[in-house]
Amino acid sequence: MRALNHESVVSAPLTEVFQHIAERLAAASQGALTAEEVSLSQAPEHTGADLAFPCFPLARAWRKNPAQIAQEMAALIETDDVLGNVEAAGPYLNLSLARNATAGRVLDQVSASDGAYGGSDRQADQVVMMEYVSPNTNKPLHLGHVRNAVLGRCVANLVESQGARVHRTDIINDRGIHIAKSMIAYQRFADGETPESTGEKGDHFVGRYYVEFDKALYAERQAWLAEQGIDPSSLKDREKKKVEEDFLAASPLMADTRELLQKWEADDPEVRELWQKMNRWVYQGFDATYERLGIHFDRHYYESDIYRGGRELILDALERDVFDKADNGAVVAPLSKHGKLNDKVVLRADGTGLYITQDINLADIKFREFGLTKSYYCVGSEQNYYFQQLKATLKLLGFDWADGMEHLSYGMVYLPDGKMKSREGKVVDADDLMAEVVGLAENAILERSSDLPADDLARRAEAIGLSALVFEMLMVGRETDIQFDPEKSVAFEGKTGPYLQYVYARISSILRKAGEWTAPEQPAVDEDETWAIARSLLFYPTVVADAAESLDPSRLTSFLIEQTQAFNVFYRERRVLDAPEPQRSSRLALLEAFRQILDHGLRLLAIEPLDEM
RNA sequence: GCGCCCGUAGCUCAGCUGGAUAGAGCGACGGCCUCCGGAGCCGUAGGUCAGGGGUUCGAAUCCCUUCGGGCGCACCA
Repeated sequence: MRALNHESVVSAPLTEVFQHIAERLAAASQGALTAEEVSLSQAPEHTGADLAFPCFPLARAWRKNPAQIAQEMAALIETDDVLGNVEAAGPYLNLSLARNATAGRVLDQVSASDGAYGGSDRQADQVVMMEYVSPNTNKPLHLGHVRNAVLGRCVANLVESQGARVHRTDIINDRGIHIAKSMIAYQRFADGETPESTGEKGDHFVGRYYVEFDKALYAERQAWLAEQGIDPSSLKDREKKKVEEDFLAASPLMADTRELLQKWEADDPEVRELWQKMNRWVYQGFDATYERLGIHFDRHYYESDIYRGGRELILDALERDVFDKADNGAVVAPLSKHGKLNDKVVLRADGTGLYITQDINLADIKFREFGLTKSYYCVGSEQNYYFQQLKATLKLLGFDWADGMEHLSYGMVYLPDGKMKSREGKVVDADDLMAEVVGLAENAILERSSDLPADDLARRAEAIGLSALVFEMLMVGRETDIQFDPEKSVAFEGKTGPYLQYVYARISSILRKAGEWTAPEQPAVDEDETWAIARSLLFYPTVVADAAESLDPSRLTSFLIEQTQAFNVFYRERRVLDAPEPQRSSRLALLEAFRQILDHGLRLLAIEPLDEM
């Protein structure tokens, strides 16, 4: 957990608890510190304390060594029903909260919050857009898209939990040379077949033609290289790039593809019809994948609708001399003149649009349409540089709102033999993967209970399998690359989604069996294992706020794992249903509240809590 | 060549903006159900935090440098 200070702490009762302690410490510091300056860290496990105040920063003002300061401060601070104990330990002041009183305050707050405990209104003044997934319409979704979708959704949920108004959108890249490739391949090789005739899912059907195109291009490249007498293995990287450019310029297949794209831009009816037909197939496939993953959008944008507006914006800027014209006629944003980024071509020499052409327009449309204060782009880290260029280009155009754009960058997904490459068919397909993990979950359930009705089995397998997949994507830091081994697939044991679901189910089971009970006036939570649960409740909202502000769900996933681990220790050491009063009702009340934050946290991650599994 | 990122246990990763004895999951080995759900729990083994220098009371964390890897660098998306 992050250091606590007056800014990072969120939600009662932690805000009051912190304020109280900060004032005590400030007073004891004898003017060296104000309450606002107090920063507390988590006390290490072995100390048995909850929070720690390092005395090093006071050494200068006090002209004493930190250990001595700790001693003297400890003597100055009186304990009460918030701060239960203060102890000097070397240069640290270890602070223990008053357990029963604190637990009472937390439980009151959780029940008063009516299911909303964990949220806050810190970002209530924000109107944000989360643009995520944003696939190309020429191939099915793969594991990389799954990471994108799961991350974008979770960050949107997190920000929303802090009171922001959130618009979830998808920009569909339905225009460009990649689409033309699938279309060319379809024209040449399809012989009239359709997803209906082959029984394939639409996106997989179209994706197959994209791969076909690449095969044909590969054959052409081999022939050309042989003809030119070039041995590609003898080339250095830079030379390779040049040779590839030369080849693409010479390739008849590419010439046809470019011609098709120009016809498309010229609204050729035949080309447009094929384009619409193929896109429809793809969308049907995408919808099925999104549905199963539980991804929803408030709004779709289509690149084909907005790239023309982008061209107008660019030509206008060219007239105002904001942009330059290259020798061959391409329009260039002169970023190097204004900063350290390289210049960026924003319109091709032949006048056709690039990806950035529509991105410029879309950004403008989004900010105007929704009055955004923030616009998040959930896009892989390989586009970090592009994104800087986009932002700088918009600033050049005079769009001050570009400051509100933020690249929600995330690490790449690697397979054991390297990066996924969809052109080579070297991908983990999203639909296959979901089917795989759900199947594994089904086996795991059957091992435990074989007499489940078929529809219950299917529902649980879906929830458990997807939770494992989703959690795996969110457990690692956002910027960390993921090494994905399809052989090992995803796990159900250890730090996993099902581990969290299992704790939820265990608690639910206890609460089901508890019958009628009433919450105690003052809970009894003196034992370490029981207090650990109360403490989870106390810190939870601050962790959620931190995850939302850092746009990193792994802050939340690792907290939930730590706290459920603590629950499992409690579960082994302490009994609930046959405990004497007041322990029984105290523990029941804690478990009920703990289940509530677990439910809250799982929903932020978009994992379904299960009463039974 | 230039820019950005990374290198922590056999493997996969945490380590939260410099703090106490560097942690977890998996794998290995050994234990724990007459007891609220064993998808669980406990224990053992395993680390020169890539190497070197520096700043600091204090460095896995900051700076420099070497080595190793990834990504990117105007008409792909």
